[in-house]
Amino acid sequence: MLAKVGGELSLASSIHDLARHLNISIGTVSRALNGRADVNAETRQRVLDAARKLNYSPNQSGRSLRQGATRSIAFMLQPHPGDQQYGEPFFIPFLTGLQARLAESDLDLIVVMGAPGDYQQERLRRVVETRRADAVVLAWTRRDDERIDYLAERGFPFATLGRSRSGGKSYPSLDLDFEKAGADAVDRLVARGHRRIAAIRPSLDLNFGYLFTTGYRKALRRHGIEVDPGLIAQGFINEAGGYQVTPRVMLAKDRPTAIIFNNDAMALGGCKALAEMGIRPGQDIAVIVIVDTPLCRYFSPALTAFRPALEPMGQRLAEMLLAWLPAYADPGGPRTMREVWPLELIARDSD
Amino acid sequence: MLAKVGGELSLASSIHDLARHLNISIGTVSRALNGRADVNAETRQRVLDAARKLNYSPNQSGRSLRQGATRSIAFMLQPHPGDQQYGEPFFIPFLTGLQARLAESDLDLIVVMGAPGDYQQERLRRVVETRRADAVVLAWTRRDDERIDYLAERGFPFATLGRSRSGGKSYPSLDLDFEKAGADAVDRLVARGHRRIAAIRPSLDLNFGYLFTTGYRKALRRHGIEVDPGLIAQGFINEAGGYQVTPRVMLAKDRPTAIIFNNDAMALGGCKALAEMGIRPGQDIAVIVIVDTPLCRYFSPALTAFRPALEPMGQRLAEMLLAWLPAYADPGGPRTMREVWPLELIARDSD
DNA sequence: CGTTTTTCCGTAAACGTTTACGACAACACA
DNA sequence: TGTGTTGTCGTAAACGTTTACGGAAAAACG
Repeated sequence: MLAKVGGELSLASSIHDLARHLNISIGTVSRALNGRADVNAETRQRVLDAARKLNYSPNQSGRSLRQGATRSIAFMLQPHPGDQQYGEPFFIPFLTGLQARLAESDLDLIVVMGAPGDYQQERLRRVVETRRADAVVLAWTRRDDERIDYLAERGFPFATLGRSRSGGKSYPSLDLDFEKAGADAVDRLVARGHRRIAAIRPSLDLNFGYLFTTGYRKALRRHGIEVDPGLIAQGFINEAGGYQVTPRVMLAKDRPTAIIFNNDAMALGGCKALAEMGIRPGQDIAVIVIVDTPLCRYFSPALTAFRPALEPMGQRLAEMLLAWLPAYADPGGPRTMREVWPLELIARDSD
Repeated sequence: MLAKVGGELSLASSIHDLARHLNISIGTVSRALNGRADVNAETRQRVLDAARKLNYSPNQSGRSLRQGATRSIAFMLQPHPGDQQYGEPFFIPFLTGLQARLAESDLDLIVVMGAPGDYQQERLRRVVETRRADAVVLAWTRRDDERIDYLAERGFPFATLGRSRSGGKSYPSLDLDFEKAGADAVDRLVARGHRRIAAIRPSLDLNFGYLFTTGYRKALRRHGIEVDPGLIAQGFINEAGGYQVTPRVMLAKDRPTAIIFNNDAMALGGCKALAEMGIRPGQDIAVIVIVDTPLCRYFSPALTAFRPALEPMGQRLAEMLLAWLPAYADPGGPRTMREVWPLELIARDSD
C-alpha cells in the first residue's frame, strides 16, 4: 500500500504511517520491530504483519542519527603509485567475503578508491570526519603507514588487510604469511636442485613485498646460498612491472635457473619477457608465483603458485573488526588482534 | 582542538560547538558553511576559520535525514551464476571512474555484491527500502532484467552499465557496442581469408553475450557464410567456461580456423585447451578477444582484442546518472538516455 | 481487599542538520 | 520624517528514528 503523493509514487512509509495505521504509538512500533521485551506478543505480531503489508523498513538516516552509527564500513582501496587500470582481481573475492559477513550484520560496504599516487589521506579524513562509516578497512598496508597512525590517533575503529611496522597500536589485522611463502618457494626450488634463484618483487614499501623478500633471503642463507643482489629486481606491481624488470635478472652474469614472482600480474609480464627471450617457463627456467589466481592455473604452462583463501579472509576480517565495535558486539567478547594466514602451495607445471 | 570527554577522545564536534564557540546561532553557522547569500562576509569568514580550527565537518547522518538524501550511490555487482571467485578485473577501472566522478560531487559509492546465483532482488530491495542510497547503478544487465522492472516501477533512480530489452522505461544507460565488435571481428578475420570462424560466448541471457552473437551472425551472413551452430559454444563467463567449451568447436567436422572469444577470461581458458590440443594461437589458429585487458596484451602471443574505455565510461555513467537526480543537478539540464560506446581494435599477434 | 509487582504502552526528548519565517537594524528614497 | 527595501541573523520546526521515563492496567501476593 504505497501512498500516492502528488501523482508520484511515494517510496517512503515511515514509522508514523505504521503507527497511525495500527492505532498505536510509534514508540511501541519501534520496540516491536526491534525485538524489545516490553511489548505484548500479539501486538508485536500485528506490527510485524502491518510492516510487511505496508512494505515498511526503517529509514537508515534516521537510525544512524539517533544511534550514532551509520551501519556501514568503508574499504579503502589504495592504488599503488605506478599501477595502471585493471588490476586487483585479488581484491574481488576478498571483498566478496567481507561484504557477505557485513551484510549478515546488516552493515553496508562503502568502497573508497583513490587516484593512483593519491595516498588517500584526504579521502580517509573525509570518511572519518563526516562520520560516513563506523569503521574502515585498510588494504595494501605499507611498512610505515600514515593511515594507521591517523586512525589510531583519532581513536577511529579500523582493521587492516596486511601488517605494518607501526608499533604499539592495537587493532585487528589479518595478513598472509608472505615470509613463509617466500621461504617455502626457495626451499622447494633448492630441493629441486636450483641454486641461482631470482626474485621479482614490488617496492619494499609495500609490506608484503618486504615480507616476501625477507623470507626469500633467510631461506637462501639457510641453504648456504649467498644472496645475489643482481637476482633481485623491483618493479611496479603489475604486468608492465614484471615485463620491464625480468630481463634484468636474466642478464646477470650467472643466469638464474628459477624465478619467484611476488604477484600473478608481475609473473604474467615476466613470462612475456621470457618468451621474447626464447626462454620457456617450466622447461628452460622454473617459475613460482606467490599469489595464485585463475591466471596461474590457466596459463600455459600452468604456474606453480601459493594460494590464499581470500574469501574466508574477507569474512574473517569482518568478524574480527565487528568484535572491536562496541555497537555491534558485546564488549566483553573475545577480540583478536592479529592473524597470519598460510598460503597453500599449488604445484603445477612451471617448476 | 578535540574535546576530551570522559577520558575518551571525542571525534565529533557538532555545529552547536561551533556556534557556541563563535557566539552566534547554529542557523547562521549552517548558512555560512553552505554558502548561502544571506550571511555577512566577515561572519562567513569567521565561521570558516573556526570550522577549520575546530576540525568541524557536518555529520552526514544529520544531513541525510534533514535533506532526505544520503549522498551515496549503490553499485550492484551481480555475479553470474556459475562464476567463481576472482574475476571481474573488468569492473575495477569502471568503478574507479565511477567513484572518481561521484566523489567530485561529494557522493559515496556503496558496493553491494551478491553470492553467486543470487539474483540480488533481495539486496536491491533492502537498499531501496531502507533508503541507503539515492540511486543505484546496475551492472551486467540481462536481456530481461527484473531489477530494472523493480526500480522503474518503484520510481527509484538508477542507471545501468549495459542495455536490456525491457522497453518503455526511461533511465540512463551506457553500453559498449558489442554487436559492432562482433561484426568487426568477423570482418577482420574474413578479410584475412578465414571462412570457418567459431564463437565462444556466455549465456545469451547476458545481454552483451546476446549482442556479440548478433553481430557475429549478421557479419557472417553479410559475407555469405552460413552460420554453423557447431562453431558456437556457450560456457560460463570465466576461465573454466572457456576451457570446457573450446574443445567442442575444435572437434567440429570441419575445424574452425579462427575463434572469437567474448571475454578475456574465456579466452585464457580456451587458449589453455588449445595448448593441450597442440594448437598454437596466432599460428595454427587465429584468436580475437572482444574485451581487452592487460592479460591480452601480455599473453604469448599477444591477443588481438577490442578495448573499451572503462574508466571514462565510469565517469560518464556517473555524470549521466547525476543529471537525473533532482537533488544534484538542475532539473532543466540535459538528460541523456542511452549511450553506446565503441570498442577499439587493438591488433596484436594472435590473428 | 489492599498492596506490591509485572506487563504493556504512550510521551517526549534526543541525535545533527537545514531552512522557512520573522525580527531587527540599517539604509534608501520620497 | 515616514515608508519601503535590503542585509543579517536568531528562532524553531522538521527529517525518522530510538529509548529513558513514567503511568495505567492487570496480575500476583499477602
